Formats: sequence, structure tokens, C-alpha cells
Amino acid sequence: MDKGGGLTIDSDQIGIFPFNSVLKTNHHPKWALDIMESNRNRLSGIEFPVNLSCRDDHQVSSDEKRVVVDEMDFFSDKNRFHDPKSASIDVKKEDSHGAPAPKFDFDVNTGLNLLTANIGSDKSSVDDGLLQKVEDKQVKSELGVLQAELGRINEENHRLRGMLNRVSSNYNALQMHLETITQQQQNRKDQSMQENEMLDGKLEEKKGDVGEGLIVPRQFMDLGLAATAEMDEPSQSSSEGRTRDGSGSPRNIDKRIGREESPEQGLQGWVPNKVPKLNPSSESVDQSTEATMRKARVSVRARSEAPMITDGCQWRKYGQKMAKGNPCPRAYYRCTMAAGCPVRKQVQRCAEDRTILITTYEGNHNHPLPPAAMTMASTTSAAVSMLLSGSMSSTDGLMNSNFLARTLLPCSSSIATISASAPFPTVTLDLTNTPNPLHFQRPSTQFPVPFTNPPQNFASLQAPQLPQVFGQPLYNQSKFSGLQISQGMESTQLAHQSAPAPQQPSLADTVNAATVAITADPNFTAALAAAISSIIGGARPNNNNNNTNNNNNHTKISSSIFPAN
DNA sequence: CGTCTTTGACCTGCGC
DNA sequence: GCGCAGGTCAAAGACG
Repeated sequence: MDKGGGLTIDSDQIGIFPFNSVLKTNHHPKWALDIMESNRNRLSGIEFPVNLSCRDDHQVSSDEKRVVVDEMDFFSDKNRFHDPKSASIDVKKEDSHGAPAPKFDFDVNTGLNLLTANIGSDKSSVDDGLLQKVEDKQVKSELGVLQAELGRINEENHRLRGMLNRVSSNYNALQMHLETITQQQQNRKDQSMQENEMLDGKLEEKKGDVGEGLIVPRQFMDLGLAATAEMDEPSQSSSEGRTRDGSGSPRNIDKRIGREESPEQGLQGWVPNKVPKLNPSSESVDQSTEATMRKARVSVRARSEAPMITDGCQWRKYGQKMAKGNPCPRAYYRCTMAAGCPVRKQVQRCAEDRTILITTYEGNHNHPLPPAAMTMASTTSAAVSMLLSGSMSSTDGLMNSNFLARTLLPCSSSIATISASAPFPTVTLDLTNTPNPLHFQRPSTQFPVPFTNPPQNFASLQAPQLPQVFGQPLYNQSKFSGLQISQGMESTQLAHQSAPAPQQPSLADTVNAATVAITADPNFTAALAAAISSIIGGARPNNNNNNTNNNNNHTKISSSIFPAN
């Protein structure tokens, strides 16, 4: 610790970095590059319009006595005027274009009780040597301040770079999401066009189930097209194997035929099994995508005393098994909000910590969702989309999962991991809010993505902020719910769905849900109320808010991505 | 009576 | 081929 000279600047924090190393991330959209260039120009001109009071978590100071330059707000208006109690240093520089740079008043406590305000005044009795000394000190102070400023700017740039990465990831994820939606819409179009044709050929297809017609669908299944086979697979090829008499028991086939003919499915875009049969080539890509969507899973770890987290959907339990290595049974649920909805979930308590509930979602809903369910649905859908984008193998993939985690859990210290070893690609979101996220690292083949930066950095990109109150253990999850989240996700949908999204939870809904949560659980009242009031009050989140809501803040409020019903 | 849960049996995939 | 584990089905019972 440098305590000499009165001006203490943590050299570790100064960190002289070449400007050209700032924001060097590749593959950013043009607008992102503009941001980088703009920032670089500001640096080169020693023009720091950045609000330096916005900082990351790591403070410079652990020593109360020293001046914490890191905490100084060099450029806010309040410091732009002289503080008579402190030595003031005016740094006047001209930028490269000769234009006068803003005047900076740095309040630096040199510890020497130097009355710099008197220097150069009418006190001619001041000793020249002392004046020289004072000036040296002033220069040193100025240098130190500038170095500190440089460090701060570098820090800021690191932060911006991180933000840029996240934005880029966001961009990529949105692109994927849009593609998925487009494909699904195209599927529905094609399906509706072909449905009539298929009705005529239905009987023949059923004959083909036990005959030579199996060849084609089986080829599709070999490609892993279980998504569309969710309904059709059992009725066609799989039903053979499942029938215990080998000839196709009526119990399975009849039931599934009935489901296939449900008008709901046509309306809601469920792709019947006949589509790949009649038009396999044109659909193969989409089918493959949906298959992966069906197979890909999103696992959520959350603390909850409730037997099952409430995510806004209606579920019907259809099975329970004892899984190996876990004394707690695993329950299987199926979405019952619409006939034929392929979404399923497994619920199991963690063997190591039974307060942790592990919920694994699989598949995409084929029906409209209530606002309360949109969150999880969007989450799982986006997570799967990210998986489909090849995220597991690329840096962008980590970014994507990082984005996902941030989007889901803005203020938490949770982890998003992508499992490459599981039979199905799985995104694991850890909402257990461990102080050290690394404690929940998965075994080797997974990629923990601890995220510590709150995502409010997206403020400029997002719709008006909704309460971001995450990260608390979800002990009261069954009661505390409804706080919708994921502006990122919502902005995703808002931005990429041309049609209005009436199901998007409104701010009022969110506040109502929060109110319910407050009344239900007084433990979170104060913090939650503060957060909500800050939102209602129109306080646009800024980086300062980030600091008050960061993952190290143990008074932060918690919310669930699982709104209760 | 309809809906939901429970639970034992069955099916499938995978490793040996 | 066999055994194991995960996943699913459906009859039976519980519940409102």
C-alpha cells in the first residue's frame, strides 16, 4: 500500500493499457464497432464523458485512510465546481483537434493540507521554493490523477467490452430466435397447406405403419427428428415396438390417431407426422431443428421447499421413478395446457442438498401461454435456440449462455452451464445463489459460466426495465412468484415478433405480482419494495444501480423466474 | 363424475 | 443376449 505523499493511488488499479487494446473484441456488429471507436476517440482526446461513478464491484480501497480515486466522480456536475475544503486541480487540455477539452476539477486530497486556492494569489510572501514544491506536488498529483483516470477508463472499457460481448451475444441469440420462429411459421404454413392433402392419404399411411411405408419415417427418426415425432412417432413406428402384442395395440394407436386429428393441433401449429412423409426433403432442416428443440433440455436448479416450482403452466404428473444415485424420486410431468403439447419436465430434488429442486424442461409449447408462463417458456426456448446455434463449441456459445444467464438472472450469481456430455444438450441454470458460483461447477465436460455483471448494461437496448430482483434462494418460491424478468428475453420477442405480443407481462402485472409476493413473504418486503418503487419511480437503471444490485449484495431481493399461479 | 395422482408394468436404448 | 436405467403408459384409487 502506498501511503506516502498523501495522494494514494492504488497502482494495481491504474493499469496502463495501450489504447489499441481497448475493446478489441471481434465479430461485433457495426453499431458495436461504432461504440468502440467512439470510446477510443474519447480516450485519445482525454475526454472522459463516461460517468466514472459507475463502477464494477471491485473497489480499489480496502484502506479507509487513503484517497480512493476509484470512487471519485471526476466528471459529474457536482464535482465540476470547486470544493473549498479540498485541493482542486484543474486539468485543461486540448484534444487533438485543438478544441478545448472540458474542464476537469479533480478533488484530490493530497494529505498535505495544501491550500492550492491560495497559490498564485496576492500573497507575495509565499516562498518560491515552497511554491515550486507545491507545483511539483501538483504536477505529481495531476499525473497520479491522470493515471488513476486512465485506470478508471480502462476499467470502464473492460466493462464496456463485456457489455459489448453480451450485446453481441444477445444479437446472435435474437437472430437464432428469429430464425426459429420463422421456421416454425413456415412449418405451420406448409402444414396447413398439406393437411388437406394428407387427409386423403391418411388411411394409406396407417397401413404403412405396419408395412413398407415405415422406411421413410424411420429414416427421419434416425435423423433424430423426435420433435415432430412426439406425436407421430408412437403412432407410426414406435407404436409397433410399444405394442405388447406386436400387432399394434389399439390402446396406443387409437388414442394417438385421435390426438392427431385434434383441430387444436392444426390451429396451434403442431406438425403432424404426415408432413415428413409427404415432403421429407423440404422439411428436413426444420424437422431436424425441431427435433433438437425437443431433445434439448433446460435444467433449472432452484431452492424451493415446494414439491414443484410454479412456472405458469399446467402440468400433469404421468410418472415417477427412482433414479440411480438419488434417493429422491424423479417425477415426470407433461404440459396439459393444450392437447398434444410436447413439453415435459422432470422434477427431482438434489441428492446433495434436498432443498434444491432440479427441474428439467424439454420441448416447446405448441399453444399460447399465459403471461406467467411466458418467462419460462421464453427461457427454455431461448436456451434451446442457443444450443442449436452451436454454442457449445464456440466462444460465442459461451457468450450466448452467458447472455442467457444474465438475461434470466440479472442480479444473481447464478451459473449457466451447457452440458456436452449429457445424452441431450442441456443448459443448466443454477438459481441457488451460492456465494461462490464455482461451487456449483459441473464436472469436466460442462462449461460453467459465472456471471457477475448485472445486465442492466443493456439499458440502452432494452424496453423499460422491469424489476430485476433475482438471485435469492427460492425457499419461498411457491409463494414468491410472478416477478417477470428477462427484459432481454422480452425485448427479444418484442423486437422480433412483428405481431403484437399481448401475453407479455405488463409492468402492472409485474408490480401486482410483486405485491402479492410481498404480502406473501415479508422477508423480502423491504428490498423488494425498494426495487419496485425504484422502477415505478421511473428511475432508469444506470450503472450506479448496478452497483447496488450486484451479486455481492446480500440484501438483494430475490425473484423467481417461475411465477406462481 | 371428472380430474388428478399413484404406482406397477412395460418399452427402449445402451453398455457389457 | 442380457441386465440396467431412464422414460412412459394406464389401471386403480383419491379427491373435490
